[in-house]
Amino acid sequence: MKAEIAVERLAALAQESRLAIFRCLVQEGPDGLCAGDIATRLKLTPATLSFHLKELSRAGLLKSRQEGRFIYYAPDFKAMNALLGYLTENCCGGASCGVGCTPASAEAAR
Amino acid sequence: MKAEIAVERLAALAQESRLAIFRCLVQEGPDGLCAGDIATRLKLTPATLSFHLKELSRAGLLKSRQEGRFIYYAPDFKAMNALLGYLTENCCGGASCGVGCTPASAEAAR
DNA sequence: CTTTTATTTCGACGATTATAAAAATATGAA
DNA sequence: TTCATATTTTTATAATCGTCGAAATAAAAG
Repeated sequence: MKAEIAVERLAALAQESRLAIFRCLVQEGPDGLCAGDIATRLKLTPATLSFHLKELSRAGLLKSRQEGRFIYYAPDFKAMNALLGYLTENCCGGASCGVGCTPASAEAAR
Repeated sequence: MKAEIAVERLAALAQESRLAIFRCLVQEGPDGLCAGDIATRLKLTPATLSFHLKELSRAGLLKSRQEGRFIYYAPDFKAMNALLGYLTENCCGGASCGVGCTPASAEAAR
């Protein structure tokens, strides 16, 4: 992955509302949620939500599909995984990183 | 890790110059580099570099130590690892994530 | 066709960010 | 002390960002 793309994806996630949206969608799984439900859960106005969904999509972190009047959004796990791989390399890829090459355990992350 | 902190760290890394600084420091290892050397390598003016170093430090991603007139900066691998753990949970923690819970291999990340 | 519902786009606003020249601070050398 | 070097802080400016009301678009229902 190019640094540019990593920056783009990091920037997409580096915002409270957007990280909340992404986490919400990850919890929900591959089927995703329609925009309205996300807006209700996170208490975002439609305009604001749409702005953030576009931002996450532009970064390649979301997939979307239309079903009638509803548009369902779901995480692009592959893209997120590629980002994690990039970060792992850039955190632990150096020969002198003493922490090891696997991300912290779930405990450490909480 | 709280979402707030994750956002702060993601934001710190979500900028071309700062990601380059961090990657440069990771490559260099725990001993770090002094500000001047970073500025030379990445061709940043002292003021701009200082701004970014402060930003990365504020997010807890850098450690620094003074040696004479020089200030050496090095990555805080533990902090970065905690961030990776947080993201891993939020990418693969959902029951329905089909990609598995380890970040992509080094190949996929390139 | 008209109405209702879901979502996006537009327009405006204040807030934050990235940059860098210039001044200030701090440390070591002469 | 005086000078030179390393880094930060200050100040200013242009650009980007997050938010939301209002209008526009799209799709289904009556």
